[in-house]
Amino acid sequence: MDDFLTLKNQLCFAIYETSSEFTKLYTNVLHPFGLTYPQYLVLLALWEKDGLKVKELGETLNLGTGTLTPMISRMEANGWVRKERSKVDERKVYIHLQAKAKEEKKAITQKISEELLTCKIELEEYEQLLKQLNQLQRKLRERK
Amino acid sequence: MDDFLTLKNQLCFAIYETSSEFTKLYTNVLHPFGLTYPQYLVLLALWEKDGLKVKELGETLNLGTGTLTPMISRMEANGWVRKERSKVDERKVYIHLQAKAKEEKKAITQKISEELLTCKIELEEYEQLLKQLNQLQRKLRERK
DNA sequence: TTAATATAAATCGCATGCGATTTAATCGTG
DNA sequence: CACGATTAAATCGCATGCGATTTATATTAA
Repeated sequence: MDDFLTLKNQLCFAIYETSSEFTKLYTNVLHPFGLTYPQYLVLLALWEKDGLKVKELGETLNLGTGTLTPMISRMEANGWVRKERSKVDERKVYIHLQAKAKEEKKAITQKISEELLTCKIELEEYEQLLKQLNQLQRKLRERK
Repeated sequence: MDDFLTLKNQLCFAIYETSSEFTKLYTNVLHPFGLTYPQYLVLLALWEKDGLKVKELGETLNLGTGTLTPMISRMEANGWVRKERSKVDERKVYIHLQAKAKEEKKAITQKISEELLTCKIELEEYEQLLKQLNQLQRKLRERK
């Protein structure tokens, strides 16, 4: 059972697949709200701390401007966020939640947790995975 | 510590991030070979069983033809695989490895495992994560 | 003070990933 | 046989994701 070339024994593939499954689950819930999964992650970040700069949002989500700038534009067009270029330093752009994003927060997170409940994930399982994944991430980043 | 709305406490985000880190690591290694990470997954599947149909490859990798068809075309253009439409049933298309994919197998997998070694992931950690992720995947799929 | 650097965001090109539709071929049932 | 249903792949449109470059602004050092 030490066949490390088998697809089903690849940790990278297990994570790739699980990530894809999560995306599908979240997409199911978010689609009626007119949100994508990455856009929901942006909202999660802003619900936690509104008015982040594009750069900070990028650091929080591990995304570059090549991904964020167009995504934020779409979210602005859909009324979720608002961009505001700093008067003091015009290189900086702050992203603020719009009223819609604050109003819908409860409904969105409610639907998400309902859907997650149907998966019957044990708290212990959840926390252990979270811990192990963070440890793995650290190792992936800190190599070299 | 029961703040389930915090980005860093989201299992979905931990998986999303870890998947992205893995992709970066693999991309580092694969880029010199002219391969992307999803293309490498296709090779992994075909090294295990050559001559899969597009449909079977899709089932193996959880990908639809909207993703696979253009990707396979690129891999064909780059000399990794070959498409062969079945004579018996012209709806079916078999994907075969080309010589290059067989010849480079050892070099590619060698480089990948070297890179993974630098992460110092314990065997126990690896196997436990694999098991837990498979269990989680089952739960995500089997809800409803 | 200004010229070189550095920083922040935007832009560009390319490769996924996916839902939905289309096209082509085969199957199944009357 | 024949025609509607099914199946397999291709195609389409849209939204990421990312490396690389460009643009605009601010900082710094001579």
